[in-house]
Amino acid sequence: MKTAEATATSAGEVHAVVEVREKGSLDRATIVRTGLRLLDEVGIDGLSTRRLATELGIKSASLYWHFKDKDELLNEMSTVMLRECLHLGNANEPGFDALDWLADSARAIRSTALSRRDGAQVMARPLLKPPNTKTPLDDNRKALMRLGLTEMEARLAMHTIRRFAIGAAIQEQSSPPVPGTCTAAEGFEFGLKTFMDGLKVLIASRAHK
Amino acid sequence: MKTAEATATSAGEVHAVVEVREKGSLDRATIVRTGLRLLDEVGIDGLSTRRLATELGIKSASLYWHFKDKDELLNEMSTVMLRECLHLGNANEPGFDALDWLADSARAIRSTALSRRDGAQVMARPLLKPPNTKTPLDDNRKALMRLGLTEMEARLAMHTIRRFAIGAAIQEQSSPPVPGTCTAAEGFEFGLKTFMDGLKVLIASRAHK
DNA sequence: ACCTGAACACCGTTCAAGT
DNA sequence: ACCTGAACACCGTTCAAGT
Repeated sequence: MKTAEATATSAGEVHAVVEVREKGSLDRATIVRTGLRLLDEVGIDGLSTRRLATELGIKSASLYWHFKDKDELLNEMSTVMLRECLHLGNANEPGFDALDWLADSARAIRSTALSRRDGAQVMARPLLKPPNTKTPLDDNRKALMRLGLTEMEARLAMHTIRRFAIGAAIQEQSSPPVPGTCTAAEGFEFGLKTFMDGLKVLIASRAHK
Repeated sequence: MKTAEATATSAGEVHAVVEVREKGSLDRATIVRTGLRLLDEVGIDGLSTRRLATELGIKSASLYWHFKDKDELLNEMSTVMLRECLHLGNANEPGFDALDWLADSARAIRSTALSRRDGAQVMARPLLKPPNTKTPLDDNRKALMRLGLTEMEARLAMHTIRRFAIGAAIQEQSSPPVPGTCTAAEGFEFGLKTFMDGLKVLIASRAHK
């Protein structure tokens, strides 16, 4: 006796649980969310507009009413993933340490990227223009500036950290673990610590000026 | 009077200068070289097996005699690009400075990646198993160890530098220049210097142990 | 050993047309 | 406003068959 894993409707097709929805109820957020779920199942190469449309219960042509093209969709997925890993603590909290926050945000970016199949490749894409994530990032940048960094240095430090974390995750997801070396996580921590040490050198040089 | 840019044969098709070659003369190296040239013309999305085959004057099916699949071809292109930027100076030379060499190799990786269209995306791919580049890299790692680093730390430093350079180049090639910030090259130098400063901190801590 | 012909099972995107 | 049908111009890959 076969126990079907499928849903209520008895017949036919096994995989691809199709979403049921009424006419006007499909928006960009739903498409992006479904895209991210599908990414985990099929990977970046399997994530076609046709497959995604099937998953959403529509035809692929319909996607082009919501998005200009596939690139725009992927960029929005990238933006959502970055937003996912910014719930980290705000500069206004009591025991806030800007350097700890910076290192932790690097770890969060890496693990968010690693949390889904080909996640790093998605996060390496450009972000959409207006991330409303502006506010917490602004606060944290100011916290870095209070340590003695210029505005541009603070901006660059955050930028570099993000770049390093995504670069590391890309390599981890695309290459087999390098033989004769430690684990990927340890390698990441080495790079992160070294960068943070360099940043402390810069801060120290600002302090006694 | 039209001045045709085409080659000797008078007629027909304008673009795609097809290579002329006798039967057994096509090898992996030629295919990879042509692939890299074509990459500059059409970008990673335009680089199809069919287009490449046309460029080589063969049918796309023939590529599968030389390579298992497109992935293997792209990985070999990645390996060749990395090899391109390792003619930098060897640890056996007179005025050799291991830290300078490390920073310079980061710059070389970045500029090699930026030197061709979508080059960073290609370099982010896994390398093929046996790069004969082993020898110069080994010497340079030993030079780092002479400064006080353990073998693993030296390996990790080289690894991190490569990761950072490729990560930076990927972002530069896929995102528009960030507004309100300095140039990409300046941003890269900031990250590089900070990392190198951190490395010097580590070396100093080893020195008085 | 090296290459082709022809097919298989797909793609992203457009656009007139439907509701 | 939102979606479909149908087409256009492509893909990567396989495999029997040619030389």
